[in-house]
Amino acid sequence: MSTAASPRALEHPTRDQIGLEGVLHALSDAVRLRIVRDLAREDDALSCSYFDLPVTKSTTTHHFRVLRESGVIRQMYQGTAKLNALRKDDLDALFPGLLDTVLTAAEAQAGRRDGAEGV
Amino acid sequence: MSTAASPRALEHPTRDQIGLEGVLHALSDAVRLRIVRDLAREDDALSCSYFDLPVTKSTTTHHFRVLRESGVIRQMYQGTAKLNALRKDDLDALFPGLLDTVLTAAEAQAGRRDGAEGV
DNA sequence: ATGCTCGTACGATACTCATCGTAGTACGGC
DNA sequence: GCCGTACTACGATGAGTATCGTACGAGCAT
Repeated sequence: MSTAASPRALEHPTRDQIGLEGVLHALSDAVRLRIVRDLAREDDALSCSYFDLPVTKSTTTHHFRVLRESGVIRQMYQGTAKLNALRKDDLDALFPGLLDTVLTAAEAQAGRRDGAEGV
Repeated sequence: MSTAASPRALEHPTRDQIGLEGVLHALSDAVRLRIVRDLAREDDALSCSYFDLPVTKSTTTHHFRVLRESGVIRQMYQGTAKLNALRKDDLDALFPGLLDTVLTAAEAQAGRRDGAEGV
């Protein structure tokens, strides 16, 4: 084995290292907001490849990293796939209602946009 | 001379031009979050000079502009002063509960920090 | 082992942004 | 008219970031 210690450890902030500004910044990007919405809708850990994002794989990796380092999601390897899950418990403990409110707001905005253009 | 019509008009987005990503981005900066907290606490329009921010006036102007252009605050001139007010009605209509939840989260985080370091 | 798929690392690039200093404009008071 | 106060505009700068392409590493299936 070797490969120097645990080859695929992922850095996550502890609960008390999560900052509001960082979370808001992580959520202020359209691509990342969409990832979080999907994650919340499925309410389960999803692999990166589940998402059909309008960016390349490199950029996808980048966005997942921002989400992880800000404390919004938790990532763990499972074979070749990497599973992503919302840290809903931590976020709810730190900022009660924030995640739900943002998600509701995102849905509302998506609805407005559909309604405005569509049909 | 003249000063051409209304000399000091300020551009504001209309309610339906306000986007969630922009609002979250505006709130994801510590200086701006503090401005918004003060504005919410006073529940009144405040002049720029009311705030004692750890940045220069140029930078302050910049932050107020970001807040205005994202739709978080409304600004209007009153003599030489410029008054700033939260667009709470618009934000509540678009994203119900968002502003309150973020403000509560900000207070909670500030409380945690005070409690952690200080006496 | 060979190859396939999933995801990472690295380098490059172009853009945004937070910050500042200086110079300027608008308004109100003297 | 003149000056001070309040804020803005402009230019510069350094840091961050969103994006990509290419090359690599880890695990699974055959």
